Amino acid sequence: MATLKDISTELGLSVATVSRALNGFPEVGARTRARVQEAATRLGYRPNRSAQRLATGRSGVVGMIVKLRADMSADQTFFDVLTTLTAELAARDLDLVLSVDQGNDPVAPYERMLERDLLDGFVLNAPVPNDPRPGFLRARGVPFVMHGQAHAAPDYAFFGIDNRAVCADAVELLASLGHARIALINGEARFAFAEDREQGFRAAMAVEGLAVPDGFVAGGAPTESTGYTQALAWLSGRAGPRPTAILCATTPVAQGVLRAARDLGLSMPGDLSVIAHDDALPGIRPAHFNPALTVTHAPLRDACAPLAQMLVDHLNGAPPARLQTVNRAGLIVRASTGPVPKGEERPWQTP
Amino acid sequence: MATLKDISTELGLSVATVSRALNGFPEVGARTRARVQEAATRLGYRPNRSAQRLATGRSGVVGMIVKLRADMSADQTFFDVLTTLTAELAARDLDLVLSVDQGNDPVAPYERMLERDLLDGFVLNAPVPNDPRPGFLRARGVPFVMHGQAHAAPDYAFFGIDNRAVCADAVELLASLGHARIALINGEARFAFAEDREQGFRAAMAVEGLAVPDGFVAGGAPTESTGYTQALAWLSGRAGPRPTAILCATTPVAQGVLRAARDLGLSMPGDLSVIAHDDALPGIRPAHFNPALTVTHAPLRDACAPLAQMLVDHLNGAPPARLQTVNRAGLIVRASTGPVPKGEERPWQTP
DNA sequence: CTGAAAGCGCTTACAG
DNA sequence: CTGAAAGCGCTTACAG
Repeated sequence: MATLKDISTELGLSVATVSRALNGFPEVGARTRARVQEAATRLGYRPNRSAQRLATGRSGVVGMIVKLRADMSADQTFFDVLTTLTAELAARDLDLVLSVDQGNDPVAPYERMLERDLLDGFVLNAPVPNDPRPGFLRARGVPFVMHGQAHAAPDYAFFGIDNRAVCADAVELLASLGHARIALINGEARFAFAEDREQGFRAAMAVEGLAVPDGFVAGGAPTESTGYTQALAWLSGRAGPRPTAILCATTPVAQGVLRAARDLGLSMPGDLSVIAHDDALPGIRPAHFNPALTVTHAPLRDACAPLAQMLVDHLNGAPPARLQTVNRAGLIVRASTGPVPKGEERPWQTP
Repeated sequence: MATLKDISTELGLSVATVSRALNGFPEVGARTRARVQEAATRLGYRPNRSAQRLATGRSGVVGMIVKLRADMSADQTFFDVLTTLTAELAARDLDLVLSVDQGNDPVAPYERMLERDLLDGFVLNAPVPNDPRPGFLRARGVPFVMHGQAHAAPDYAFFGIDNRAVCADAVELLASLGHARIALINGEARFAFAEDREQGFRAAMAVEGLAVPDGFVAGGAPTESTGYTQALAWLSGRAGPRPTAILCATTPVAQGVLRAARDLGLSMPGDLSVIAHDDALPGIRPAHFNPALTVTHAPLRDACAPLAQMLVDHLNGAPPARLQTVNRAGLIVRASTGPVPKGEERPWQTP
């Protein structure tokens, strides 16, 4: 394995200059830098991470703690994010180490991991409302970035999407099609994103002058069977009014809703409109659902590169409150949404 | 952060002696070692991994490459193994870095990872028959351990279970209950474990003097829907003979089989016996299935500690051919297996 | 724009 | 049984 010294003797330069040239220091002359780079590739130089880390005082390791849940495997999102995030961090010379937690204390596993490993920082996932982790880590001076947003005006680094707008956009579309009885199958209530979406849903309904009957906001694991069970309950009409449109937290949930509607002989979008938020998970093609699914669209893995870069910037001294991005999901209208059935129009459109 | 030097000045010893005491070198006196250990805990000493790695010439990082498959998320095994393995490696001061591969070349991603990262070794998962990876890595002198077994008499380190015995034990149990028409829903044919199980199945059937009709060995993703669909095809009787017993590759597959049997109004084990291999995944309780499921039982995650230890031993110079373990799955008989239905007995038991 | 030198925190022959 | 010393391969003030 070639070292800086190999390059420096090869070129008759000092290791200091070689190091500076390779690390893009501005004071190095253009010709010198070119010679160094040529020699580095020719000799197959790769920096020794351990030496870099020892010299800079960084460990090059960031942690992520995963809460073990029974339905973990049903949650396709975790794997997608994990693998993309690993790659994005690796591209920035950071290793991601995982730790699995089974307990109820939200911060104890972070404490343990800090005691056990030398860490440069954390990636926080699955934020909950008023998440205690940011306060805990800040008190200890440990850098972190959050995937999602757990507080109204965070002073920490995070990347998320506008979850209120996700539901508001969906409601607006459906209301413009005349729908009045719109129901929501949300994510699990304990997560911050689900709270935001419910607020966005209720606010948008209010703006449209539409009521949200009791029971029209449900929640659950983001699975096909959640969608099937809930849709069957609503659409069979046994329990109060039937929605003419259903918003789904994920595309698997929508798959369940579509199956329930088909089982009941409903046509879509004739009898029922369906819309879902689409995380763009690998292997799921909402455009090929039957009918093709209207979605709000925001690939989960698009968060990974920004998160990795924010963490690097944070480690390099950027103030975390500057490292905040909120993306807006796109709206893709397909065949699963259409005009409200005759006779079911929103109040002021009925005669 | 306390360093070796802090301890040495504290005790008036040299850093060399402190290092030896902490690393368990035999030549250190018992009293000295005790004093060093006391001071280390008192000062909260934790070794600097980067310095250790630089001094020893090891990176402390091992790689694992994950093939991205569309049905990945349906495969509950990956997450279970990943998290346990990470923990077991961390306990031995090794970081696991993941790389996701989407291509078809089985060794190219290893080549790329070796070029990009300084790695001490690899963990190989999902072995296929005649897997080319061991040969590739050995030619490059890269240490590795395999989870599973891809060759008949491997000269490399691996941990697996006796997959032939898994099916043989199941067949033996069913044959002893009088079953003659036994079918197998195997794992995906491309994996080595599935090949081994099919061989074990056919060999055991031959030993019992039982025929395996065409179509009685099926395979597929380890999901509930695989089990449901296949069982429905067999049990509806539309396609040739009906099995009186079904072996399932996993417990989710068995769930599908049980559902199909219930949908057809079959009683279990009266009309149908079901047995599965149980990887003991979190959140799945075959003892609580209806009926309680008879299984061969071998927790997948039990492989992780041995794999981590083998890799460490290998890195420390142990000959890999000595680092081989094959566990035998246990047999747990519950309510889903019983005597063959009257009139369906194996040939020499019929009048 | 470049170099000589110190230092990051360990490990490990070599001596005694 | 213990210590002095060199070395792992980088980075980065400090000088010029």
